[in-house]
Amino acid sequence: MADEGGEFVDVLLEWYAENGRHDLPWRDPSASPFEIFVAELMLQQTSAEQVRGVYGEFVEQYPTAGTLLAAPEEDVAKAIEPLGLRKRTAYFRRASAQLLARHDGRVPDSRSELLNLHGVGEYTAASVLAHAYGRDASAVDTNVERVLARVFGSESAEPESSEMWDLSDRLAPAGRCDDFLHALIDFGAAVCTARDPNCESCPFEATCEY
DNA sequence: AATCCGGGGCC
DNA sequence: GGCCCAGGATT
Repeated sequence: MADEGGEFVDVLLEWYAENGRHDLPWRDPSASPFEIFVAELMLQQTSAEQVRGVYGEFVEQYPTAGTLLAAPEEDVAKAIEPLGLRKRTAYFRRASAQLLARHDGRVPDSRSELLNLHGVGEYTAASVLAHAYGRDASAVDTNVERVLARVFGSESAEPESSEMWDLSDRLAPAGRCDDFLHALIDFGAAVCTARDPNCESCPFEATCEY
């Protein structure tokens, strides 16, 4: 099992190197923790291509918590209107206020402090740690959960989310959690899709439980 | 534990 | 017309 898992990681990272979405702006190494934080809030229940359409102008106008909070609320709302979920305007404003009040306007690098920000749950907190600070923090969204459940099979028909978090923790290669998570997400979005998965071009077709 | 949010893309 | 999307807040 552990051996199979190691091979899975190697093949997945190889797939990612060739087929990953390496041009997404919030994955650029120059992206600041706040810019990555902004991307994580935008990506909640929202496709990456949708976010790409508004992200660049948004972080250019609001590169910090201070600039975002100083902007008129209606301007922020209009900037993210194409993303849906209008309550995200409140997420941005309240979280920015909390960043300024508690963390001198900076994005914290601890799980507990991230969780106390409005709009940040277990997934977003772990994702920020992995992508903004290079931590080995596995973050399992519905996309990753589906991929792992299919490839490794799930004992129960309705797999416990905690099982997938543990599995992801075990699989994540030390020091490369950042790439590993992006690879899982891209693979889930391009090949192991929710409906009508592209199994014929899947490198795990031979051993996949699905 | 269940419900709600939301515009856009794709059946 | 229904389902899905880098989930989380609310009840």
